[in-house]
Amino acid sequence: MNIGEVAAKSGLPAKTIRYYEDIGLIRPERHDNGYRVFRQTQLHKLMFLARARSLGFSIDDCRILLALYEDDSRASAQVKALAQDHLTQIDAKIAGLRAMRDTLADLVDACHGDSRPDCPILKDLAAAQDR
Amino acid sequence: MNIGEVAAKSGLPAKTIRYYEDIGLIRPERHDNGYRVFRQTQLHKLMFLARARSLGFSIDDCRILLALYEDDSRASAQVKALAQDHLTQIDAKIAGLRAMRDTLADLVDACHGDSRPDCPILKDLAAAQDR
DNA sequence: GCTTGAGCTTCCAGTGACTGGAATGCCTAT
DNA sequence: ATAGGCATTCCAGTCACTGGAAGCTCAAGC
Repeated sequence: MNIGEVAAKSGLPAKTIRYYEDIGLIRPERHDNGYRVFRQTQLHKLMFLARARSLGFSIDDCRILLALYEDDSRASAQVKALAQDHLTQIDAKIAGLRAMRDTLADLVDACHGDSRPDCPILKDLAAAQDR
Repeated sequence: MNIGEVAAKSGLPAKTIRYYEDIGLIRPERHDNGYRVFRQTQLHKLMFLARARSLGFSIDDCRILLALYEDDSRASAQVKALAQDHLTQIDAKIAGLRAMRDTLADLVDACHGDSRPDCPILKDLAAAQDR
């Protein structure tokens, strides 16, 4: 398979796949003409990566996950610990965003949003020194 | 005030304040010795920026918000539209993260996390082609 | 055989919003 | 005079791509 085909099958842009090779996540072979050749295992890895990335794992985490995946003697505890850690970080991020969201929603609600200049949103931003 | 003082008062790192000058968000004057001088209005702007950034507004949004803030003839509708837009994006981000979170939490729950290699998390990642 | 167009290659630069670090200069106190 | 703590500039790095330019390869149609 050429890069276009695995791009279509994995859902990853060709650019991203080249980038993944650049940083050593995958190692496709090459045709005589210089084109990358992807076999089934490489495609499989790309799909693994796409899924892991879609779950928000960093590239470094993906590297570790791939290594664990290929290590038959891994302990599932290692994987779980990594995932648990990631989950904790996602929860923290969600909590931060929700706090943001709630404040912002209050401000948006309070703003009448007409042609007059008076605006609680700007007032809040400007009153930052009172916090 | 020198940069250190406004950094302490605004909560922004001095590096960030220099960066904000670089990209034209603020324009502090200079002492003869080359040091930046910050007057009250500049400090005020920095606090405005710090607050807006903490609510997740992008630098470009901040630029617009500052301009609106300084424009006495603004319509609050402009501000509200910007904030509403931002709110929508935050909501989308939260929704995405929650979907991630839920999937990940299920996987973490399903993984026994002991010394055996069998692992539902890796299994899920590897089964990406079935989606 | 020639052309056309799609697909592939590499390499360089840009994204957002900082952040770290080096090299250097200024100010104040001892 | 020296030490330190502050300030300055400039360059490079972060993260995970993404866009674009310049050029090579391949398959199809004439």
